[in-house]
Amino acid sequence: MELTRKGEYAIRGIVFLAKQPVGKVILVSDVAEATGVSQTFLAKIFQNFAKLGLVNSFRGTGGGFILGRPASKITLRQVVEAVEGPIMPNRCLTGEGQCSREAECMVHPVWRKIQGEVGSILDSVTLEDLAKEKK
Amino acid sequence: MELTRKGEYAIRGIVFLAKQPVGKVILVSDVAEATGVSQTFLAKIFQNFAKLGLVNSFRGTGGGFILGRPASKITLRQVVEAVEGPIMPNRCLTGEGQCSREAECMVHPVWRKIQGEVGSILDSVTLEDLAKEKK
DNA sequence: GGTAAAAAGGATAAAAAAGGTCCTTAAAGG
DNA sequence: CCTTTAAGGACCTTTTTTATCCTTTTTACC
Repeated sequence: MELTRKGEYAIRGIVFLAKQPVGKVILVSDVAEATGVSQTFLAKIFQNFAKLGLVNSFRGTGGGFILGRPASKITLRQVVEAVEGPIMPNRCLTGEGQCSREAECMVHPVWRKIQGEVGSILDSVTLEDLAKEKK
Repeated sequence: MELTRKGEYAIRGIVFLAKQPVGKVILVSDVAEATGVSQTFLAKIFQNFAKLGLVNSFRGTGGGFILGRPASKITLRQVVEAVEGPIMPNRCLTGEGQCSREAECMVHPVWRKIQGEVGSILDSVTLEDLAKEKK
């Protein structure tokens, strides 16, 4: 029931990107330094983001990363799920018919409710919100 | 963000207890068999429950386990926290001043909200609810 | 075309957590 | 004092997390 470091680094990293001037390409090494995360590890995380279109990447000289769409269109849920996989409080919510006890299980609906709540909280927060300075 | 097996076994085990006639002492071996969980592993979980008063234990011949209080007074949260520790979506919620970034961190309040929501959902479900047969 | 700068991708490895077993000790009943 | 049953501690295996390193690909610039 806990975010891993990877998830935390992911958030720190992409929030840092979101704080940059729109259109400015940022090196992963700069993000690493600014967030205090190992560069190689962060690079993996950003690769992940790139595959999902959360960021765009450019190779070679002058390369780096940039948000894949406006900060207001990237939710915290998308960021977290990009590296941690789907919000899934219990294994038995994985898929249809996965859990053989589903029919009788009274706990099932509770997990589903938690899944829904957590999901909608994370859906409601965008990178735009997170990039603001705390007043 | 996922319940471990230990947590799942804990729930299965104590719900089984809650389904028994009030006052009936149950062997851990019976619970293990009924729930399909290794007996030694489940025994550890029940030791944990006993320390917290969720169950009462009796040693020796005729011994076993019994709920420590009425099923309606044991919440799912208490069960989960007994084996998984406190609901804690992010490390930085651990204690006061633990997270050095708290002052500026915009993500903090989100985790706190999730923590609150998940907590209150789990608080609202008791073993009495879980012991009912699904209609 | 050559070279330097970056990210992509794969292989590997150490550390931590999860998942579980086994053995001895303590308590209780007959 | 023997059997039953939980308590407690030590130990072990597997999986997941948390990385690191090396090679390859892409790109820009000279």
